[in-house]
Amino acid sequence: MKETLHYLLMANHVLFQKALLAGIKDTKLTLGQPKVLDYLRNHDGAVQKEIAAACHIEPATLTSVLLGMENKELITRQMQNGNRRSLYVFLTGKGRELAERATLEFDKIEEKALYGFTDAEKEALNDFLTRIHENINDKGGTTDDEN
Amino acid sequence: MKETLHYLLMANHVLFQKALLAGIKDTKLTLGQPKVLDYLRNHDGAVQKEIAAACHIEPATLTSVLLGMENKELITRQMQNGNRRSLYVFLTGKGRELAERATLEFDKIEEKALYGFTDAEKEALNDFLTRIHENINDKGGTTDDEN
DNA sequence: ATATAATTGTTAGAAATCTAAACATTAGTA
DNA sequence: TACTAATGTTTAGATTTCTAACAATTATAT
Repeated sequence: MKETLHYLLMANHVLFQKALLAGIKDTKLTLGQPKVLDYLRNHDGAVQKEIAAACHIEPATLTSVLLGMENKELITRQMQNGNRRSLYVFLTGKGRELAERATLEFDKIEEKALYGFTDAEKEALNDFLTRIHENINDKGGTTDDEN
Repeated sequence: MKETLHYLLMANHVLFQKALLAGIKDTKLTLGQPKVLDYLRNHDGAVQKEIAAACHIEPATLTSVLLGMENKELITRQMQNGNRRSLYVFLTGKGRELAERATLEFDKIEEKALYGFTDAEKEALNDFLTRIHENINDKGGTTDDEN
């Protein structure tokens, strides 16, 4: 049966997330943490605003997620360069370990998800999803590209 | 820049959801409600277990969402056929109105999301996402360690 | 230098979500 | 019948998420 785009995006995202959590259950990482770890793994020392944008959550949400991660000693937050407004977030050793673990699991699920896909199909899929992303993101007229 | 599948699914789902909420802001519908309304629109009288599965949320979560919807008089819950274990959920007139409104908005965003897609591309996308869904959902046969 | 803007992060309060456990009802079985 | 298992929903407690308002800091303009 043919489903709507919204349904498929939602279902796939949720299933992906659940598979991830099931795969790293032993780490005690909670729902909001893996994506932050995954981002920090390649962007250690990012400021909170940047992390929130990358993880598609609000800064206010990130505040509470980081609090939990700080309590578990996965990250530290530091001021730098005399800038007392921005807080730079760094992985601890333990945090980096779990970040790599999470990334491995992300990759594993991705491989499973794309089982049977040819390289051409994978490319086409990536292209489609990127175009959708741009289409939805387009507020009309403004062509401001960040990053 | 090429993103991971997980990132694209997550980002697209979140953006889709945000676009939807922005489009129906005046209805005061909250985050968890549109998908339930959308499902009930085609499955009026479904039991809660079925709704939860279709919306990819846990039954316990649905309990609280339905409570809010009942308070707003968008749905009613009734027992039927002397079965006092299952609760059947029905849209009220007001609920049906909002359900149709939500569906219109879903369609509108979907159209925007797929702007520039040919029919063949739309079909390919649907095929891809359906296959991913099946792949992730597949618990069977493959290297299952920790069960 | 002082007032005003913009930026960054937090708090507060509500909703959605999860897991685990409890509860109530129904069905299966001895 | 009575015991047991299965089913459908709810409760309890925690995390994630949102928006709106606030606080602190930095940048800009007069």
